Amino acid sequence: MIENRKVNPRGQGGRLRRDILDTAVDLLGQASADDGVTLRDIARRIGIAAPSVYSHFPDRAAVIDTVIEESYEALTAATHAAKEGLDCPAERLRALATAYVRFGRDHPGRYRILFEASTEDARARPPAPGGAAAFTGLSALVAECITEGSSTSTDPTLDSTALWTALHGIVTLPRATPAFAWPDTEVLTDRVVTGLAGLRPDHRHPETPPAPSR
Amino acid sequence: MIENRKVNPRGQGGRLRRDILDTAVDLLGQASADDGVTLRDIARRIGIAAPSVYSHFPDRAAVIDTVIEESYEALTAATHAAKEGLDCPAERLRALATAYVRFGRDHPGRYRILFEASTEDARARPPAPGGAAAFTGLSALVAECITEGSSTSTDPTLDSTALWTALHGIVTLPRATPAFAWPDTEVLTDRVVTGLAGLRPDHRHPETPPAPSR
DNA sequence: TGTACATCAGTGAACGCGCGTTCACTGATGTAC
DNA sequence: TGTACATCAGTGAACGCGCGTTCACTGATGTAC
Repeated sequence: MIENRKVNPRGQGGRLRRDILDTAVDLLGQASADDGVTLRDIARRIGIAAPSVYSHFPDRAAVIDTVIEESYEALTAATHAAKEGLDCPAERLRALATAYVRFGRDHPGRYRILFEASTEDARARPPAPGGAAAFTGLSALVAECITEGSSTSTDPTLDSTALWTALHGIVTLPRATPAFAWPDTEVLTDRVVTGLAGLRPDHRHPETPPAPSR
Repeated sequence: MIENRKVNPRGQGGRLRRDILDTAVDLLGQASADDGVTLRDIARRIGIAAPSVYSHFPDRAAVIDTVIEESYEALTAATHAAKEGLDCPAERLRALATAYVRFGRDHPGRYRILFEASTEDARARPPAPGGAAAFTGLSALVAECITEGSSTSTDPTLDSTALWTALHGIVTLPRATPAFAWPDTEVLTDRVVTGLAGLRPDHRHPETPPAPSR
């Protein structure tokens, strides 16, 4: 709760809209599901009266829907940016996988609302494009790796699906079982990329020194 | 809602206890989080008055806690049973992985409450032993495979962690993104076991004919 | 320069609703005498 | 064999609470004249 909040100056009412969305994302990161975040929770956290939300959104659902849209865009931007400036497809694949996992870890609220929605919620709204998009990026890169010779995969569709699924696990399982002795996230991600995209060990990232064999 | 429900005969009051637990599991499979399942939901579904629950459980949390305990036992039983009667460690590993995924798919309510609890929930209750147990089984089998020569893994701890994480993804991601064109679950599971446990292709299950190379 | 007014950013009180839980109870059935 | 009573399985009404949402409003600030 922010006690020293001032009313925004004229013309800057949109700032509250941003605060509402950011706070919703924040709270979604701590809740178990989107219906665990109430409109009154959001208002309390910002320090405004609950009805003030209605100046910026028609109802609670609109806040959540906007968070979903923004989250999808943010994920797409993060994964696209990760590939920039890398030429080798295997490197690009690793960078994409790492960025995907990092996004999920750094933005648990955004990731959860994209990929951990309940069955009911998923049925109520159009099929999230996030899934297809995340997969398409991976799939294309695995195919590139095969062409280039850095992957021995014979079924890029199956393998990139397996990889996506595993990355999802890396994002979500440690949050659910924090007591477990989790290895370093990058190491785990790398293991999964190598094992599922069929990457040859000799095509590792040049800056990564080869791990001692024992 | 069951309209033709009769009051249980004397001495059989425990039947309602069972009904409450089973209904809670059912509803948990459809909800996004355990707080999405209310005590009144459970009572309505069974066809009893809400206060009747208090004859069998001290409060709502006790119902959920009992479901968690039972779910952990059910998962342990399912995975242990899957390994019975198989001698080859690689076969046992595949059977365990398949059973784990099947349990998650067939019992979404039970799986969710074990491995998709929110941060808050996870903090409020003792660390679930389910995680460690699921991992220990996998880890021991990967180690056996290495000893026997059917796995080329050099880091069984990392590899079985990666495998567990991927299996978790196989259980959870398709439920969240049902619109995606998911491959057959067993094929996906097999791909992940092979890729992450470092199994040699020549140690495949004898009853599985070798896949055509293209 | 002063002033009336429009506009903006947000509030306080109230609503109907479903929730978990408490309380005193009811009706059927077994049991002691 | 009859009957008073204890026990069991479950109910209906009510509580305080937090929720999403509606409504009429307030106080500050810019603007037209």
